[in-house]
Amino acid sequence: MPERYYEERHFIEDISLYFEQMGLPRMAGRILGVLLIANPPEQSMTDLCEVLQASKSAISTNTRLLDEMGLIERVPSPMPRQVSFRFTPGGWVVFMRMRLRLMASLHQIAERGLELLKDEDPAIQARLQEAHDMFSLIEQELPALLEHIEAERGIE
Amino acid sequence: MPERYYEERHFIEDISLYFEQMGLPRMAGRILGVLLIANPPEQSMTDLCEVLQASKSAISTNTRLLDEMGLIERVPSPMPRQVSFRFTPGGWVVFMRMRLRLMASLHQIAERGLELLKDEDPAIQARLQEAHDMFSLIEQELPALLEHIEAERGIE
DNA sequence: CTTAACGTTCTGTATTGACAGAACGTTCGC
DNA sequence: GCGAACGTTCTGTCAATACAGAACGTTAAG
Repeated sequence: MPERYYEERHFIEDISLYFEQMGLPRMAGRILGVLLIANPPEQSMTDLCEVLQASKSAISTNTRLLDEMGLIERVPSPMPRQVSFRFTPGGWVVFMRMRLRLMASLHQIAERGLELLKDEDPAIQARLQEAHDMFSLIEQELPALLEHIEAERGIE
Repeated sequence: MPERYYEERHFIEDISLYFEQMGLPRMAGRILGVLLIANPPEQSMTDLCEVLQASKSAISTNTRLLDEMGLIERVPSPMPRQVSFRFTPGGWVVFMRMRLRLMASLHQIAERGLELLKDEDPAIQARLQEAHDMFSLIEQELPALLEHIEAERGIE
């Protein structure tokens, strides 16, 4: 009874939906899903094509994306002329950093907005001041937060 | 010299691109952009239609979205039979909470993945364990972080 | 050197999503 | 009560995106 198969597919699809929510291509999520539960952790492009029933181009494009995001990395393959991928140890912290940076980028936008309202009443500026202060705070405390997380990771 | 006009448009477009990066509709970003710099802060649907040169349906749909996200709120309008919107004071914290929750929802997915790997070697489980631990930590520390932020906001 | 397999990139296509316009129900003025 | 304006929702259309397939360059085996 290969129920396990369906559970794996379900897991993979969950990650793909998660990626969609984040505004990222679903296929990238699927690849990551496979690389999160695969045994062994290293999987070649051909493997991924087969498991996901997807084209080489889709796999190539999205592995590159995941690689640039730091979530997966290329590792030497036992097979010649083949590239293998695996989930990057510590990759979640990199991902988290990237997403938080993206979120905090509103900081700059708020600053430019405040410039627009510089002659207005402070009560009018409050909305943007709030944004500016909050996202500045995040950017400021980001390193400490991530160090904290990485420390936790190091212990285990 | 209406240079200000172009700067405002640019600001609005920046927010829309920010929204796109977050996987949200650009029009919602534009509406938010207007409500962040408008004077007075309250703007009716008709106003928004005119400023953004957009249809009623687009405005209606996306104001509802922003309302559900807690970023804007409906306020009584001086005009009868008209609804006005304004940026919700403290709305950024609500937004932040929502985005972090979304990000941390990977926590549940990781748990289900770990269930799949329960008979495997711990080294194999490490990838998902890392995800689980990290996003659990975020969920756990989220309230404290947001309280911190809201406290900062209260002072000013 | 030839050939086959691998990976990337380009191009075409299908699907998704965003928006405009139309139709509908609702509320207020007259 | 009648008509007009407002807001929501539905439907159609257009554009953007994701993916498959093809063409290309590259590398290694024979």
